[in-house]
Amino acid sequence: MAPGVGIKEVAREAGVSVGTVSNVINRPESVSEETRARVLSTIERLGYVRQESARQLRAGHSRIIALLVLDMANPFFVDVARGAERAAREAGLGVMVCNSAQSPEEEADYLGLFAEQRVRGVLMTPADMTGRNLASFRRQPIPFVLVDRVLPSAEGCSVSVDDVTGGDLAVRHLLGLGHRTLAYVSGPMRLAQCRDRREGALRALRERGLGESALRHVEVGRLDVASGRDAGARLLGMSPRPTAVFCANDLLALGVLQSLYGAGVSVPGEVALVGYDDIEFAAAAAVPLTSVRQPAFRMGRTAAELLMEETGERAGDHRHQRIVLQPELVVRGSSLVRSRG
Amino acid sequence: MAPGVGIKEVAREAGVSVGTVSNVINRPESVSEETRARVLSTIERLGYVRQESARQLRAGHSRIIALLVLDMANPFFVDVARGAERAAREAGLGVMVCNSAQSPEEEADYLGLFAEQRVRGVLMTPADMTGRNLASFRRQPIPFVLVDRVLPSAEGCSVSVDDVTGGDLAVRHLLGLGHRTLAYVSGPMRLAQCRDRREGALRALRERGLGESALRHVEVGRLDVASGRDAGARLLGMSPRPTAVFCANDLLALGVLQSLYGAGVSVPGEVALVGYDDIEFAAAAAVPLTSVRQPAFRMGRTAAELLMEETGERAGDHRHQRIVLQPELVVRGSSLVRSRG
DNA sequence: ATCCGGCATTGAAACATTTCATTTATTGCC
DNA sequence: GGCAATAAATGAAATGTTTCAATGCCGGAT
Repeated sequence: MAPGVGIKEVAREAGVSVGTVSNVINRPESVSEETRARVLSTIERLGYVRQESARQLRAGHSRIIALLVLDMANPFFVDVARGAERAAREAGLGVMVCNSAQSPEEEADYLGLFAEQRVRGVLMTPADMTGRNLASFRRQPIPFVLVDRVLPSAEGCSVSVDDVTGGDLAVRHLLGLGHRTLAYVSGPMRLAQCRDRREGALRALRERGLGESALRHVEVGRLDVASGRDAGARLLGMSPRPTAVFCANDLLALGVLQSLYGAGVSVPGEVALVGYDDIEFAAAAAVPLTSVRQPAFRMGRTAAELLMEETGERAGDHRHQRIVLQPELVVRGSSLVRSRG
Repeated sequence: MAPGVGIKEVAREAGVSVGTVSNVINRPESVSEETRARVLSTIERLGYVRQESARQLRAGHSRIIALLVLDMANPFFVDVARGAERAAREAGLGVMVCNSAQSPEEEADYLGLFAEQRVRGVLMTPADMTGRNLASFRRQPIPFVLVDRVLPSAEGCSVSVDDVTGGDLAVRHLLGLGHRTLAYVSGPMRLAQCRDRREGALRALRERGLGESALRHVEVGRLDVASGRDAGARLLGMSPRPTAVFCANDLLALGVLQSLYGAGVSVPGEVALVGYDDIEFAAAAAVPLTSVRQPAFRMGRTAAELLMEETGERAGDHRHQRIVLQPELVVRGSSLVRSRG
């Protein structure tokens, strides 16, 4: 390692003061053209690279925003990340994407890391239902925005999607197709998402004069494909077998689809299927999946913008906001029209 | 922002010197039990959080390793990231995952960022075929490991998978099933991956006394599902239509599958299909996809370990290594047995 | 000749930590 | 009681940058 080619060496070599070198880098317009050229060429020649840690030490905070997601393997969060990244880069900030993998402990670790790093802000989808991690993080003077969750106490920004409406859309669609025996494949009901989507589903049923009994409940432990396969097996064993299935996310739906297909049950012929999230693979399935599209990219982007608004120059006039985006039903092959009942 | 609750305030409040506080944090064993307890409780009470930038300034490098991948939307890289993360966390390091999205410019930007951050090391799958970005980055005293690529000049570590063998495995399997009219759906041939997998495919053909003509070549611009659909459309138009298709990755294969399925062509009945990578969604497709499994998680993990070896205490006796992992064929429904030809 | 204003440049302070050579206290030993 | 050895604690230096009040310089106005 060429140990120290710092601003000082550059200054000495170019025959100017360190202050001038700093100015060349940070406010080039305040330096005479000639000096600027000389300094720049020296920087180039010496291969000087600014040391961010020193700058940061002085500034008090870094130029990075952290994004802590629940599951990097879920394309939904990848889209969120891309949205956040886009917004951040436009503002000259970096994004550090981390994965709590739904573990409150990992989440706590990462939040600690972020605090030590004095990141500019944090975007997160909390894994810790008790809110303890979040509460303890709030002692830090680091702004944060909740993604895909609303803050109970309304004491911070959040961007989420209206899950009740999403559930309503899905089930309304299935009812419109004539189905009367439905099932809801859910993840853990302690997740607000799963509860809200069911709530929406029930709302749609009520509107048609149907009760809770028309919606069989299948609950699995995780929101992934393997759990979807389990759910599929359970659906196959039901009698009467539901003719329409609404899944709390696309991964579950893909698992269900696979199970049904493997058992020779035709989709959408015998069972209509609707997922949630509209991840890329939903459209890519052999039977393209009808799904409730979440504006994931936009959510990430909006969250980052909200954060930067809070961080930015005129942070004084920032009011915490609760932004709720609307989902949208995307109808594809897995729920084709059938005679109305 | 509580402006400065630093080590100094803690020291004053606990009635010790700053050095002692630092010792409590970094070498607790060198401090008397009583003092340690007092300092720790003061830290707790004041909510002191170490400022990483200052520590880093002194240390000269950060405690983060950077991972720069080609495509965050590809589950393959997500697995690589998880592997790297695992290894890094075991060593108490953080991982910053960044996405060059195959853009040499973005790649250059990120490498610049990493240099300024003095990250502990960089794991990357280069997007820049000219090698210019890499060459200029090598001026930095930051160790790096190439992932899924080998370094032409052998002047650094790399972890890759034997793609020739992978292609061989796939086509050998198809030939064994009796197929004689094959197609290779490839991404851009400037990618070593695509070239090598084809090379392996040809090797398998040669061994059976078949020539290049038995392998129709379908090349598309990107390695994603949409391109796979295009490829599928082109396959459908061929005559004679290939009875077996080997795709350069699973995303392409899923696209092809969807195209074929949409056209009413049965898989594996009329066309046998083999993908590459064995991403989770390959197994989750309605017709589970036969695929060449890449040890993605292990690759990420190994790369991180290699990096830490180079960074670590006894970095002196570190020799650059070129590790080549072996792929493995996973046979599933998309290529079922059929009569031997 | 003197003063003024504006511009370019300077140099030292400040940021929060770690490290290490010293200092101070404690214990055991003769 | 004095001395050496050990343990614990100290405090100042060093890290690389940014910022800002102060300085120097030059041309033009008085």
